[in-house]
Amino acid sequence: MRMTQLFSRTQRDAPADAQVVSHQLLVRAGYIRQLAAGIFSALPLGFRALAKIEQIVREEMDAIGGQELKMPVVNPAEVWQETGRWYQIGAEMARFKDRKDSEMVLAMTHEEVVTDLARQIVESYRQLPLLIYHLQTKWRDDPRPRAGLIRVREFTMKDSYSLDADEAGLDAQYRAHYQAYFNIFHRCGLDVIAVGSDTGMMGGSLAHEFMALTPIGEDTLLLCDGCGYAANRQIARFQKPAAPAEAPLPTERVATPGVTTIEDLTAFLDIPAAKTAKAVFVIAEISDPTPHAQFVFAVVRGDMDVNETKLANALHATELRPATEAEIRAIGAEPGYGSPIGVRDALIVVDDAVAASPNLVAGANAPDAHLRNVNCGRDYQPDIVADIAAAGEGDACPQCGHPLRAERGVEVGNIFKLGTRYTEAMGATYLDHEGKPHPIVMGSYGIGIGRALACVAEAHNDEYGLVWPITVAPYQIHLLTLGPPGSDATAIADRLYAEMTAAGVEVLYDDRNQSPGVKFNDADLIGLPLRVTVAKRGLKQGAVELKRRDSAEREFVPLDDILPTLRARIAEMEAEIAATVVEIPLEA
RNA sequence: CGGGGCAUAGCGCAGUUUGGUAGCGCGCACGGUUUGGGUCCGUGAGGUCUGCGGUUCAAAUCCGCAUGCCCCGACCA
Repeated sequence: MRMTQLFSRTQRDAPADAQVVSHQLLVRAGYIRQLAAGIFSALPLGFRALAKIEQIVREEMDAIGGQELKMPVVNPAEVWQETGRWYQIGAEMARFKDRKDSEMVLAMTHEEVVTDLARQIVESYRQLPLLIYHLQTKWRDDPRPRAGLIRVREFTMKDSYSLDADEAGLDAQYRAHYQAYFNIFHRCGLDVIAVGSDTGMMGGSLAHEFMALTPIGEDTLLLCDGCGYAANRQIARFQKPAAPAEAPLPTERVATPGVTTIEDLTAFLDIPAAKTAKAVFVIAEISDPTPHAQFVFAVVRGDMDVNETKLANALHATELRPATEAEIRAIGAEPGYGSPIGVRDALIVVDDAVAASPNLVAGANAPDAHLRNVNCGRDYQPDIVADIAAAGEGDACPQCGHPLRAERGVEVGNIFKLGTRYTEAMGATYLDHEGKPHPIVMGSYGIGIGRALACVAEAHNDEYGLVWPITVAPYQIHLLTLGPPGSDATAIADRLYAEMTAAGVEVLYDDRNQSPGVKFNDADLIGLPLRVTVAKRGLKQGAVELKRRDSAEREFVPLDDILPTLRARIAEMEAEIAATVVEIPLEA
């Protein structure tokens, strides 16, 4: 492609809106343009880079038996009603009516459609296992798009769905994806880790997220350098410091005027936070058996915090929100002085560490008073005892006790064991060899293509611009002529461009009548892996300059050798990436 | 949804406090110059100042309402 014809332009300044490096560089270098919040166009350069990632995804999916197809973006409401997600999902899913007044949705994922296809096509265990996938536009009306392509509302996702006769089959396909995902991201030059994750709205029994580690990431991950334990903070477990064994003492009321926080309380009574109980009041939306709002009184030890995801999971709640002061008083509690003793119409959820800690200080459900020696089970009966405490940096690894390390990450992919959640709801069954029907066992696996591109850009850049891995770069070669139109240099560059193109090398040719500085700067900004400069300086010796974008070294290559040399360099760079594609075993 | 910020040429910004004919840099067009790191000189095009309403002789500027975008939080496969 000649730059004089490329539908693009570079910019010296990034738009003021762009905060993160990947966003700034992708816009400045002419890869993307924003149309609205979380809605972007990919310009030809960006489109080519996305296509490179998509091709890698296809190859790895095909390698584990995937069959590509395409499912529609617009779905009738019925299938979403069949699985219940029509009712569970809120404003994030776009809904509209067609001209006949039928309810339609823009699919934000495709379990429903897959399941509908499966119940039409799959009849026998002989047809299983199956793996189907597609690359499709998704619309999710995220309340807060941000960071360029990192978090958008419209995006392309690869989603695959495994169909199996049993758990063992699902497990095999899950493991195959686990490795395929590492292959995909490594081939894109992205260093990722897999962490255990919440299953969220997808339901299901096991899930991993593939996280690109970066300080701009929105998820907090807890990692163990001792044993390799890795989990999203949402579900991360940890070893809770044990409470000293003590015989339960009689409860005793103590005046604590103006003491409403754990910090105040520990100072006022001169006790460690681990000897206190912290009350958190939330209203949970619970849909089972019938949708209702439930007041929840959650208790963790004062040295810990509530993890809302864990709490919601313990409750099987679809939504949590903080309770208002009026709601807190309505159950007989007092904000700042809450105690599980004597409250009414509240579901009491107690962290397991609280249940195991004797003689805690809790509120007295009255202003300016606390109770000493509160004991779970003796003084109040919990409705649920579960792990609802949040793990944080420095907490002990649940597996080996080593202190956990916190990192930020961007979720570029995820894999879920769905089981029969959708196939049962929609009646997608197969017949076993005895002719008995069983629901198909399903898995679902996603990769955000644009987000992956942004993460690659975020990880591969320097002060001058992008530095693409050769596997993702929109072109392999940036060819520059430093001569004006009609010069020898340009005539030779024209010839090289034709030869490279004919040889199947992907080349972007800067044939513009611009000064050398402009061309070099744009080449650095656009970030193609190899740069070939045709100019008088080299031509005097019959050579052109060759430079890797990721290195300061330059070499002069005789004109006759440039094509084979380029091929060798491309192979070299591809080999460098290939060396990062390694086996990562799935533990457990 | 809560809190904060911004909106003037393609991009970055000044002008708003104190109302008086809309500016700068980059980019763009044309002419010349230059060709190994954003050359230099000249000429020029480009604006419903986010929108609607109000105050005023007069509004980018003051007031009100709306919209859009960004950031923090809530939210989120």
